[in-house]
Amino acid sequence: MKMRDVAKYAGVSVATVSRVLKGDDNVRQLTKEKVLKAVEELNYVPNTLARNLSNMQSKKILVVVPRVSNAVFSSIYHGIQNVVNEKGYQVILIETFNRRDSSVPELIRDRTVEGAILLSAMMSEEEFAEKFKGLPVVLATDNLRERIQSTPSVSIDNVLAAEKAVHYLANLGHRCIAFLGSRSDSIGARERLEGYKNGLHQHGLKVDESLIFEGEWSLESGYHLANQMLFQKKLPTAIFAASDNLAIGAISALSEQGVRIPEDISIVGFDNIAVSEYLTPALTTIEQPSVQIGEKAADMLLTILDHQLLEQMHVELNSKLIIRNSCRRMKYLERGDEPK
Amino acid sequence: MKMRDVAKYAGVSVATVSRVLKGDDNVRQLTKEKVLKAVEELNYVPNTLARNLSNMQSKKILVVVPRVSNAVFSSIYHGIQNVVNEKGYQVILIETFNRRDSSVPELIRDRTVEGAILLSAMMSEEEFAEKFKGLPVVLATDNLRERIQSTPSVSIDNVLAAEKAVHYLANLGHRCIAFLGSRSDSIGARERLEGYKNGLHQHGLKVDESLIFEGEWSLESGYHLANQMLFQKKLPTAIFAASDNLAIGAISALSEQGVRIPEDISIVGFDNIAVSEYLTPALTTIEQPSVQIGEKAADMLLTILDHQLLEQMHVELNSKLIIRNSCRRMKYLERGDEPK
DNA sequence: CTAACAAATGTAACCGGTTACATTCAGAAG
DNA sequence: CTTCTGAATGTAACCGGTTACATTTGTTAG
Repeated sequence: MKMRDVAKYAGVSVATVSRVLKGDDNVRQLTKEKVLKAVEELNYVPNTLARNLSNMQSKKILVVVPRVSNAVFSSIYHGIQNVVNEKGYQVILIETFNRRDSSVPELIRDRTVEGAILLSAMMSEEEFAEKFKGLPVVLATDNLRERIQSTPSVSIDNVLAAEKAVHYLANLGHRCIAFLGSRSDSIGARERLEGYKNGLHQHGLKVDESLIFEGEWSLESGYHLANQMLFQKKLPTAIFAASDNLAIGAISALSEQGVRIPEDISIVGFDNIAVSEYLTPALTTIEQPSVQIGEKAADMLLTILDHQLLEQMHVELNSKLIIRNSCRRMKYLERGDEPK
Repeated sequence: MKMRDVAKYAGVSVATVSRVLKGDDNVRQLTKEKVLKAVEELNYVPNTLARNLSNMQSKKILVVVPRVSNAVFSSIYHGIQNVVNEKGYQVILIETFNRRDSSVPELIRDRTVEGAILLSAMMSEEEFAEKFKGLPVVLATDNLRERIQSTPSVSIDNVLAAEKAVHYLANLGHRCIAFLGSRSDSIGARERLEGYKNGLHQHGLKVDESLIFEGEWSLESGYHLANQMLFQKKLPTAIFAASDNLAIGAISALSEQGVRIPEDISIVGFDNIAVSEYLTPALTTIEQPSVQIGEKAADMLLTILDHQLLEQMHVELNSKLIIRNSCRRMKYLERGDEPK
């Protein structure tokens, strides 16, 4: 059942059918109805493959993600879907698992996709330019080596977010705050560390390198880093973990060693993944507006694909501190420093 | 840069170029080299859109999933990717969020996809037949209303898996075991309940309807169901939760009310999602071979697309009990029944 | 050396839409 | 009743591959 059949049935030419189907105005009302009736009666559905070839567009965009099982990424993905599906685009989702050998290059070379949204791009700017040459790209999140000036991006202000976390802990009276982060060479990792340091400074606290622990973003890593920390003589009274997974892994190790949360150590995470609320104690954490990040990134990509001008090259959305039960207020006497 | 250009450059016809590119044997070695050289030098990449139209195939398959953030689903998805990418297929992933208004019908009607793998199909057999008429489909997992005899499927034996869990608890001496499940009208939900009941019978225990709680699959639901349970006079000494999320939600509610795990109540979950290992206490649970489920389902779909015959219509993979620290052995005196 | 046949290559139709351009048509103006 | 004009419609080329079939080339046997 192709367009010629419809045309014949309706007694018009294929051009007319095509016009009606794409909503061209230059068709008489009567003709339009004839065609629509034919389409209806023949149960005609246009062939997407043919249409795509004619239009030279695939109506597909690429989304590159470290792993979808991660709540932040899956929410961003969800946000992307929300807006691109609306516009008739489909997304091809590729998980990198932090490996480099993905099938991405192929999809780009052969123009299977019209554009891409990267939730992760752990590569140098040169490598990036080489790989995505000519393809409209939007960077979502902060999983990058560098913010690439010439490429649109949307993320949160990680420095500020981390400062909020430290600020909160310091205001509870904590003077000795450890940092659990990722050694990965990403903006997010670096900025959260920077925010941590800033936060300490703002409260007149010194940065103690022996309280900074860096590994991966994983649960497992959180577990190991906390154990590492426990091996040191000096225990902090609070921890700022750069991801909820790190926090949860750390709590696991701490509990195993009989350290109580929050009685002995307070902890705040980052991401607000779903389980965090149902942990015991429920995890205080920083929430990223993940869905909006995805929506905004998709908006921007579609704007580019539509040859419109972007209002803003780099969008920063707001993060939020979610206070739950994993932190406690220090009593004055416990502080152990600056006794007036 | 199109095939004609390559043909001209190499001094052959487009047909020959096409043959070389698709590995047709009927080409002289010398010619083949000429063509390959031209392709190389002109940096030619075939146009996928054109090829797809010619071949009348999109090289895309559809995967329908309730939500990817769920660890089980994302692993299955991962398994699918593993095998289909290998064969040059891309997957279009649709999350239903248990809503009905997805864009699936469109993708199917216009043949954007060649086949589908459903991780969820909460619809009647008629509805299913209507919706996927003519499209090769494989069902992965047990998120269905009914096993559809005429449609290939791969899953685990939920009844058996649930029996294992109950068996384990009963062997630890538990006589009063509650069930937390989903009210959803899915095979998985029903079979896990059935397995629970079977397990009780096998150990000479009676099914007590007041110990069966059903809600959704979510963390939140686990939390509510556990609270509901706490309101009753009769407390079980153990709980079998039909998903880790339910278990974690329940633990949250229990802890909030001062019930200790596993001292006061033992609990075993289902799914073995990543955090389960890092909970305190670490959650004993049933593991599904999610990645393999995905791989097998993809295998089967590709077999169908390749017009081969399936070896088996319905594949069942093995589940495994992962013992951690959320259960304890009852002392003889505590059992309170059948005192000899 | 040529017939006979297989292997290699070329030609052109085809996949099913879109659209530039040509043609026809209807209504208004003269 | 023409003529003119813009709207409506049709014709056919085109998107860039694939492939049936035709043609040419090469090989072997007689």
